[in-house]
Amino acid sequence: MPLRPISDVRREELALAALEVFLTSGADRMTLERVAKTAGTSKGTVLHYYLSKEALLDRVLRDVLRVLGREAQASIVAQTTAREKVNAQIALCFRPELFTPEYARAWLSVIAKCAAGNGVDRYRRLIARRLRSNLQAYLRPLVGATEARPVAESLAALIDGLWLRRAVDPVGLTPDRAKALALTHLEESLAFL
Amino acid sequence: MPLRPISDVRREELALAALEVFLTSGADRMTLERVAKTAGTSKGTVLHYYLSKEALLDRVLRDVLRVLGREAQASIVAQTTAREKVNAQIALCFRPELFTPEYARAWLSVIAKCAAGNGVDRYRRLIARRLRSNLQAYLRPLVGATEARPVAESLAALIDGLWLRRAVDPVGLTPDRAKALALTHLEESLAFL
DNA sequence: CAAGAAACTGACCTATGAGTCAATCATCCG
DNA sequence: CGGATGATTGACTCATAGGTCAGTTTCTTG
Repeated sequence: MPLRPISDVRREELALAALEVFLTSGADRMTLERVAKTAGTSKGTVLHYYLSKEALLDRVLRDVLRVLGREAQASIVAQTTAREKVNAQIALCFRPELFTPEYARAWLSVIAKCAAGNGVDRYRRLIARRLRSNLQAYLRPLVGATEARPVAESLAALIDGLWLRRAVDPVGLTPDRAKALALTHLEESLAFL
Repeated sequence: MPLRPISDVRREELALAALEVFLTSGADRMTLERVAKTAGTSKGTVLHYYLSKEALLDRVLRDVLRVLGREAQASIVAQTTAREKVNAQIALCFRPELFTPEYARAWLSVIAKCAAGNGVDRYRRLIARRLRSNLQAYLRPLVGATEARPVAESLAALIDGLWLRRAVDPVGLTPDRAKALALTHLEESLAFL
């Protein structure tokens, strides 16, 4: 088998370093200098492998989304009933290793960036839409076609709001509590119809 | 009566210009240069009246919060029943002239700023806490002392999430629809107990 | 009116951060 | 071996943005 080209190795190492910086500093403060330092190299090298900071951020976000997508697929497809699928999706959003202040802050920094208009929109849309449309799909058998959309919309907004709070107040909201709030909301929505 | 000192007049004019820039550009892009230009003066003058950009932003946020606080007081105190008070609080959050993409983006930029650690924390806490604790107070007679907190927490998070969505997707969510979603959530929470 | 205080300005300084580039250094292949 | 290709670097430019400052104008007041 052919040895992996150095360029690929480097690109991956740099992406990893960038991810680390991104998670601790957010999208704005993820400077090329810091990424270089974290990777133990120079800014020039970073720009040698990624044409611009945007390209690097792109790669980082793509990686994160890919991983999340895979995990979602794995843990949701395993469920049989629609209700279990919704539950699994919610549980996924609040897994303790994901629902951390660092992740939340990083996520918020991306949202803010794209709300401000600086590129990167696709990712937010991707996350938000996928979350909502997944929920909507799982909810349809439970609440009917007409009610699925508003219920999913509300639940997705609640989840976003809880993430936002997590970003700003690292101690006031545990993963368990956040998950409980989301599940209660779901419960109530289902009971109400 | 004494004429108003020029310094006060200027400070207010500059605060007004700063508010305009803040609402259209967000906290980060509210540069001293732009504020000066908007006010029709020079950067030096801005810094003559406000010791730093942070001081200026401080003033802007303080003004906004004061106005919002006054409006809240006025429109909520007028209500008699607890349920009406909650409704009024929700209506206030989604008033069409407030729940605009511009406001939402500006608000998001502040949240992101303080999540990132750059000063200004007090304001987020102020907004978030006041909203939640107001809701909690109005809800206590409706759902009891033990349930008031989680219900308020959930509703506040939902409202935050809807604002967030408003910031990112200017067309997908009208004020009416957002308000309806929040009211439905409240309805369901009350019905469920 | 004159002098001091306040308003006001623009030139300057500094820091940060993205991106460029020519010059090295390593490696691989003919 | 020896050139070509690619990796790597650090010094450079450019732009932004906050903040400083000395000097000028304008106002106020004795």
